[in-house]
Order: sequence, then C-alpha cells, then structure tokens
Amino acid sequence: MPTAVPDTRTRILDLAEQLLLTRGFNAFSYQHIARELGVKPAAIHYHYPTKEDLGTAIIGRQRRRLGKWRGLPRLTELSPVAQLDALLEVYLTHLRQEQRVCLFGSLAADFRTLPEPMQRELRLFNRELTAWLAEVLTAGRTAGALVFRGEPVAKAAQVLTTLAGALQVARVHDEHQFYLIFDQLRSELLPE
Amino acid sequence: MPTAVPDTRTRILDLAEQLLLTRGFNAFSYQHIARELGVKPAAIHYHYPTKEDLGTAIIGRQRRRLGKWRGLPRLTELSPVAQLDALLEVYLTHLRQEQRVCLFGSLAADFRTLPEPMQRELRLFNRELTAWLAEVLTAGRTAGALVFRGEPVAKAAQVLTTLAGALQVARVHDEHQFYLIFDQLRSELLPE
DNA sequence: GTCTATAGTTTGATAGAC
DNA sequence: GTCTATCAAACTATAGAC
Repeated sequence: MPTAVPDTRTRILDLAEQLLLTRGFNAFSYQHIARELGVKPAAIHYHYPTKEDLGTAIIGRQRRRLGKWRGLPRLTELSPVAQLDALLEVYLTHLRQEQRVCLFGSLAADFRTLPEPMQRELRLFNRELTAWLAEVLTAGRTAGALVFRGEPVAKAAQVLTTLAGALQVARVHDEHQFYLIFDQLRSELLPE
Repeated sequence: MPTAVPDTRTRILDLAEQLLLTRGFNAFSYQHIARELGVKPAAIHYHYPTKEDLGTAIIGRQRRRLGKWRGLPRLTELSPVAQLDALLEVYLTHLRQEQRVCLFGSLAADFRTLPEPMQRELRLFNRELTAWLAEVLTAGRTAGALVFRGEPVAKAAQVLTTLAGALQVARVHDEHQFYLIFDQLRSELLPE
C-alpha cells in the first residue's frame, strides 16, 4: 500500500467523481477536469490513460470504501435499525451535495454505452451493497425492529432501487419530493 | 389535427425515442438516426433543427400519449387494481423491448445537462403521471382493494420511482432482478 | 515523472444544391 | 420541400517536450 498517494491523481479522481454524479458519464470530459486543475486536458491522460480507466477507478474506489465501511466496528456494533439509518444518511448526504445522484443511479441509464470493465465493476458494487443490506434487514426482522414482507434480498433490492430513484426525482423536481419518498420508505420498514 | 403526418418526421421521432431509452440522451447522435434511415445526418436537422427540438418532441409526444391514455374509457372503466396493473404492464413492455428504461429513468441522471425546454417538459410529464396514479391509489384504498400507509401522493411518487429504478436495475443485472422488485412492490399494495 | 502540442474523430449545426 | 456538402467546436488519445 503506497504511503503517500500522489495528490494530483486523487484530485483528478475526486473531480471526476463529482462530475460523474452531477452530470453523468457521457456528459463530462477531460476538459472539465483539466480546467479546474489549471492544466491541459492531455495531462489527465498521464494519470488515467483512457476515460475507461478513469471511470473504472471511480467505481473501484467506491467499492473499496463500501468494503471498509461494512467492516467498521463503529458500524457493525450498531443495531440493525441504526445500520439502516447509517445507510440512509449516505443518501441524504448525496442529496445535499449539489443534488448528486448515487453511483448506481448515475451510471444505470448510460449502462449500455459504458466500457465493459465499468459494467463489471458496477455490477459487483451493487451486488455487494445489496447483499449487505439484505443481512441488515434479516437481522432487523429477526429482532422485531424491522417489518417487511417477502425475502430480505428482494426487499433490499427494492429499497436500494427506491433510494437511487429518489435522488433522481430530487434532481428533476426538488428536495421535497425526495423526502416524500424517503419518509414513505422508512415508515414502511418500522413497526407501527 | 393533420390527417397524414409526414412519415419521415415520425420515423425520426421513433428512432430517436428508441435511442434515448436504450442509450441515453448524451449518447446518441444525429448520425445514429441518419444511418438507420439511409440519409445524411444533416437531413435530420431539416425535420428537427436542433437536438433540443428533437428531445422536447419525444417528451411532448409521451405527454400527449399519457393524456389520451388516462382518458380512454377502456381504462377509466376498470377497477383501481386493474388500472394499476395496466400501468405496470407498460413497464413490463419497456423491459421486454431491448431493456428500455422509462422516459424519466433515462433523462433524470443527465437532467442537469439538458436544455431547459426538455427539463420543463419532463417535470410536467412526471407530475401528470404521479397525479394520475395518486387518484388511482386513493380510489383503490377507499374501495379496500389497495393497502398502503401515508398520503396517496407520497405513495404514488414512491411507486413510480421504484418502477423507474427497477428498469435500470434490469439493465445492469438482468430481468430476474426486475421481477424481484416488481413482485415485492405489487404484493405490498395488495391486501394479504 | 509530469505535462503540452497536436492529431484524428465525432459532434451539432449552417448554407446552399436539387 | 427535402436533402447534401461543408463547417466550427469539442471530444478522446498519442507523441514528444521539459
């Protein structure tokens, strides 16, 4: 593991991620990043040779983040409801940051135009996230703290899909529409 | 009302809509349409001067379709549950047509890069659809045929969001994932 | 090791041919 | 009225300067 990541590499990745989540993969270019960094577009290619490399790196980093996050004692020690709320907090944070959608919601519509490595990485990311949520839902239902019908995996997929969609709705309309869906979702999971 | 729409105009609109729903707005070009029609890209500009015009026309047509559909006696005479199923059938049709997402799900991620007329038209489309579904849900709950918590408008927004998201999930993973979410959603709306 | 000059495509759009 | 030749700008990417 490198002790000191070259700062420019990380700055590029941060900017690219921001652009991806606010504009979409096919609507940002190396020029956008270069201008912000005060550098020529070609300079970006030194750090990330192709846009495919850049896109794959963004998803890969989020996958690694998710992997670490899942394992944090500060998270795993929480009750299932609190773990669910920790997840919901992530989506609220996205909403507050210039109406970002989530990674999945940003890439799904353009999916068929994405390079294959990006497709593969996104599938893995979503699968891992769904699996984690399914575990939380299972534990929550067993403890009587969460209520829902059917299989935990199906419910997990539904919840994540709704959250991704809710961020998209917020972008098209406004925050209020997001909270409407968000509160509806949460209230249905908690016992009356 | 024109009795005979010039065929080329409609063919262009059909192709553009297909491309929009399968690739996304920023990932299709006049060249895609022109090649399919056996004509030069510039020819498209005669019928739709700018891409903004073309995009707005696609959404406008779907709005008009929705307006007519809502008013069809064959639909309005149905029970609320049957009306809901008629809506769900639309999403199933999208799924079967080369993994198309719905109009909203296609444009939401790219929303901030869209010309304003397209943004306005999409907001109207989504508002009208949500209002209609809210009415159906209200009638269904009154009749005891549908069950859900909270306000019908909130539930309507949640349902549409989930459906839009489910089509995106199908694209990233497969049909099975769509049906998982779809069945979960439907079963939660029907009395046990 | 890091960046710039530059190339080769593709884009959306205009002017003008038929 | 319909389409083509052509353009200017933006795109991703390579080769080479410092």
